[in-house]
Amino acid sequence: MKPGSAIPSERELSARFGVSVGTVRRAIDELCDDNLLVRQQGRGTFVAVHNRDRMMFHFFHIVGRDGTKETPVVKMLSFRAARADPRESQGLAIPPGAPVVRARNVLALGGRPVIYDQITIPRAMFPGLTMRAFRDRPNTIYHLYQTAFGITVLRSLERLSGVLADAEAASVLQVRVGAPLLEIKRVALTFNDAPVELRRSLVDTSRHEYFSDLAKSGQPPAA
Amino acid sequence: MKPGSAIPSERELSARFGVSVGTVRRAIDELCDDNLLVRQQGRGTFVAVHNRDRMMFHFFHIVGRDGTKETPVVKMLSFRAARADPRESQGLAIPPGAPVVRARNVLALGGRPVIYDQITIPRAMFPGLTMRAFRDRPNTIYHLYQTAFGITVLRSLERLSGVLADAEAASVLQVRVGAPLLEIKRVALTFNDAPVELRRSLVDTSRHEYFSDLAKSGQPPAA
DNA sequence: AAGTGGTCTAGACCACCAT
DNA sequence: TGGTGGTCTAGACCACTTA
Repeated sequence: MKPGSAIPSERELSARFGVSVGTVRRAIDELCDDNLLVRQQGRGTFVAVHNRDRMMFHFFHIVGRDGTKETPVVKMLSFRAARADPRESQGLAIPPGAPVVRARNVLALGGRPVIYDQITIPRAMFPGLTMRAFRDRPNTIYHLYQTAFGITVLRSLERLSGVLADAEAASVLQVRVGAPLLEIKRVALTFNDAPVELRRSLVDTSRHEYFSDLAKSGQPPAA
Repeated sequence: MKPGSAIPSERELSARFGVSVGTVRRAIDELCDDNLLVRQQGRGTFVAVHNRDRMMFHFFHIVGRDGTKETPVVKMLSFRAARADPRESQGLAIPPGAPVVRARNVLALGGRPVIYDQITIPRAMFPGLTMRAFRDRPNTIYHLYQTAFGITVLRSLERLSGVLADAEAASVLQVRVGAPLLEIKRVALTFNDAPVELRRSLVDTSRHEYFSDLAKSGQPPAA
C-alpha cells in the first residue's frame, strides 16, 4: 500500500476477513509497533510516512548537553559510485564488489559541524539515484528512499565506540587531530530485516551526546 | 508485592475487581511492558526479579566486535561515603551535600579490563549498606538493591560520548593515556521515574562496542 | 485433571474528527 | 451526524505446566 494512504477501517477489515474487530485491532497494533502504520483517533489508520518528525523521533539520537533535540542542517560533501568493499558487502548482504554509492554529509547543530556521516547504499536497491536527487531532496534521506524507490526504513541497529579524530574527520568537524569522537555504525533495515543502508557517523561530543532511552525491550528471560 | 512471588490469576483478579478478564490482561500487559511483571504460560504471572539474565538483557549493552554478549567479571576498586556534589545532587534529585556512596568497579570481559564504572547512590535510599555487602553480593548490584532495600530498577537513561583516557582510567583499563574511550552516563530509575543510581562508565571499545537496538519506541508523531 | 496464561469472538459504549 | 479509533465486556477455546 502507498505510504500516507489510509487503510480500511477496523470494522471493514473484520468483515472482509471474517475475524472479529478485536483481532483486527491487535494485528494493527503489531504493525504500529513495527512502525508500519500510524493510528489517528477519529480519522483512521495510515501507512507510515517518513517525514522529518518521524526521522527525528526514531533515528536521530544526538541531543545537546542540556537534553534539547535540534534538527540538523545537512550539507553533502561527496557522492560517488564505487564497488562494495568486504565490510560493505557483509553489512549490506550483497556480493563483494557489487555496485554501491558512497556519500558523505556533514550535519551542523547550532551552526557548528557536529556529525560526519559516511553512507553506503547498494546501487541495485536505488536504480537511477543521482547526486542531485540525493543532495537536493526536499525532505529526509529516508523519505527519499521511500518515495523515490519504495524502500521503507523500519528500524536500525547501532554499534557505538570511542575513536580519535583522524585528519579527515578533524578537518570536517573542525576539531584537532586526536580529539575524542563518538563513532556510530548503523545498519538501517527494511522488511524482513533486510539491510538498506550502512552509515558510519563520527560525532563531536564536546557539546552534544547520544541519548538512549532503553525503556522497553523485547521479552524478558524466564525467572 | 514481593519480587518473585506470583500474583493472583487473571480470573481471580477479574472477579475481585469486577472487571473482565480481557481488561485484567491488558493491565498486566502494561506492567509487563514496564518490566514489573513476568508472565509464564501455564504457571502464572510473577513479580519481576533482578536476576543476572534480566540485568544482562535490559541493562548491559556492551558486546564483542563479533556481537557476542558475555557476562562481565566485576572487581570492586573502592567504596566510600561522601557528600553529593552538584552534578550528583541534580542527577539523583537530592539536596547538595546529601550523603551518598561512591563506588568504583572494573569489569573484565575475556580476562581483560574493559569497563570502569563509577557509581553514586544516595545513602538515604540504601540505609546500612556496607562495603562488604556491596562487594560480596551473590548476584547483580540491581538484585542487591531490590532484595536488601526494596528498590527495583525499572529502566535507565544513558547518554554517550567519546572521551580520552586520563591517567586514572588508563591505569584501570590498561590503555595508554589519551586512548579513545566510550563514556556512558546512566541514571537508573525506579517507580515514577525516581532516580536511584548515577553511573559513569568508561569503556575500552578497542575490542567491544555498545549495541543499541532501537526497534520499538514510543508513540510516533502525527502525520 | 486442574489451573494457568494466550488467543479469539461478537458485540457495547465512549472519545474524537470531519462534514 | 456518521465514521473512526479506544476501551471494555463476558464469555469460548487452546497451549502449556504441574501434580
